[in-house]
Amino acid sequence: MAGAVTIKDIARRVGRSVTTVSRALHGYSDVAPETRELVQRVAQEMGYTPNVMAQRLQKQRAETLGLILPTFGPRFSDPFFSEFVAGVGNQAAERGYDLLLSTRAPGEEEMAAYRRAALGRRVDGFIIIRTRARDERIHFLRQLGFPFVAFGRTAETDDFPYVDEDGEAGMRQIAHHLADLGHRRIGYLSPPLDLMFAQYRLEGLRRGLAERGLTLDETYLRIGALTEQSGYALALELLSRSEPPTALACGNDLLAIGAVRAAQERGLKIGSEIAISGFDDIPLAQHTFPPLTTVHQPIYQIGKRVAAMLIDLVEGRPLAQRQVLLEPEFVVRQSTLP
Amino acid sequence: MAGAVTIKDIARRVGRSVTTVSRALHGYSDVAPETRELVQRVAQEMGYTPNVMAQRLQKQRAETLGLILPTFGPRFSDPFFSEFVAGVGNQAAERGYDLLLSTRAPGEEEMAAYRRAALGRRVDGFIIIRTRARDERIHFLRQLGFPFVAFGRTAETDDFPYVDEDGEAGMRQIAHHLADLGHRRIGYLSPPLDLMFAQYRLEGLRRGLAERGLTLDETYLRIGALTEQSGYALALELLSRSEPPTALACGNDLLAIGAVRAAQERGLKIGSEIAISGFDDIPLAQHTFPPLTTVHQPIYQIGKRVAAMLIDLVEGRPLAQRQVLLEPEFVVRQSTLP
DNA sequence: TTGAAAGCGCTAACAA
DNA sequence: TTGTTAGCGCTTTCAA
Repeated sequence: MAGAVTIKDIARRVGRSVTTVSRALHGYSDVAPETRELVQRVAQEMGYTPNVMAQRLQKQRAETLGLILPTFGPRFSDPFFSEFVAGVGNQAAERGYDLLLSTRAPGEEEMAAYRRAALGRRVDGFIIIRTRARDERIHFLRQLGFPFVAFGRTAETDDFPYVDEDGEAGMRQIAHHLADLGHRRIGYLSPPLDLMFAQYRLEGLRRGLAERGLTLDETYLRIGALTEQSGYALALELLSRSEPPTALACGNDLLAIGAVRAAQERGLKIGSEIAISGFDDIPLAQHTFPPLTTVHQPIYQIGKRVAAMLIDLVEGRPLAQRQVLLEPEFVVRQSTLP
Repeated sequence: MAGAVTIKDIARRVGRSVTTVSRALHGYSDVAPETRELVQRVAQEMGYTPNVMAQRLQKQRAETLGLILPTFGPRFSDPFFSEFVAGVGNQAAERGYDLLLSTRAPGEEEMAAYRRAALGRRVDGFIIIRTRARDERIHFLRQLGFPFVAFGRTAETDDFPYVDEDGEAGMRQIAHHLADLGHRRIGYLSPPLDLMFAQYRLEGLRRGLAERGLTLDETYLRIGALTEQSGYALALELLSRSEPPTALACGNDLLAIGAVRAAQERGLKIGSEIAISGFDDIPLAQHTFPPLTTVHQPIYQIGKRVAAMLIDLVEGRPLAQRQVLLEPEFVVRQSTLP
């Protein structure tokens, strides 16, 4: 794998200087057409591909976006993630950027990874996902003045560029829907509240119920992890009460899938005997039995958008819109019936 | 974000040459202890972080592993993927490597991405996943002599380093299990057969049945996509026949999840009235109702292992084992009952 | 124990 | 239209 063709090899071959070759390759106008063609032909023939590292060192730009995926727990599987990464990756590729990916559990090591990648100029900017109420990553990058765009907001400041879906609005719609279906004992399974999106969704549930003259019975509120396992366990808990909820709203689809299993195990007919709703509309949400009522997130699009904004930022282009809040799309399926 | 501290800045500050500073920072022995300490202290104070690109240009190594994820279909979601990436990423990080990630649909553009990354020395080696029966990626890299390690095998040659699970052995166990449960009309939903793992699994089913004196009725065989949607549709098809299968083996968990929904919709009691099995043991497999009988793949471990092998390869270390075939672990749950 | 100089592959300011 | 020169930040001979 040695002996890659360099600009120097081409220069020698065509009897021109490296400068001329470089300019010819970039199609600059101040080089004789014949030279340009010759150089390009020879480059092609010799199988020349520019050494990206050299270009980047010279340009002082990594042409690389960083994405450090927070992993929760050992067996980490995020159905969102592949779709989001596809969105980010495709947009990045389209604009000539690479995507540098790491996974790190929140904490010290995670921050060290940010620090190294940023200070070592390994990446030009970061994409932050799963924002936390108090988010050290955002702290750090803001203070450093290092470019980043977040998917999600935080509780502390909103002086940074982000794309988010309006989770509060989404969950309000679910609350309305369940209330309008006649449910009064409504349980709620929430993801950990240090995740900002969980706060918005809970708040949305509260507001939505209030708007129908109801209040969330706090004893029906359970905080869990981001997993089906957690949804399963918490749902069983609620369903075992003497007065079990007739509807179970869940802060994300994974929790809902766990809840569905719990209800099925109890022999409840989901949809009619108990209503269950999710949030996110992961691909699997259509494939539970019955299919899940949920709120859709255009996750691929969000990935693309976040990446596009970050690249604009990195290249010093002004952002058309620094903060994007997307209207959620409510999707009624058969897990909540009249 | 300008004005990053360089080795030159430190040199100026401590009144030494850049050479000395470089050596001191690397802890070389041929520099005076006082100088070394001074340099290291000052570097710390000034917040020095080496410019990775410069180091890499000089070393002629990208210290980066490439992973180009084949995306099938637009709404691409692979439950495997996040876990695999976590394994690869963590191993890479541990050994000082970055992970460069792209997503590309199989085809022309995919190959172009490999070409650019390889020839532009953007990465030192590739990890290939979802190997195809005839795999152009492997062709290309082999011919170029570019380092790579595959997760999976191909039909053409096996003269390359890989890690794979013995899918044939795994599916044989499922065949035995179903046959021993008394099933005679056994349906099979297969992923596309150009994916090599699908071939092994189908072969395993055939052999396993043969070993119990049965043959796979080809009219019960359906080839689908890698999605629940596909499993759902194909299962419905088979279940609508006048003599529907009493057991439905599936080539992966996603297909099985779709099949589970189809069976539920038909009012079949899964486990007793119809047996359904998956393959992969994705996290969700425990959370269908009833939980899925399947074959486990230690996907995180495989990711780690593949990355470790690739790094050894890249660094010219001999591989302890060039081809690794893992014994599958059969997991019986409640979707297949006596 | 230290430093000068060369070079990794490329781009760009400047001069010719 | 072309070439010379310098430099991106770093490592590594080689000589002192």
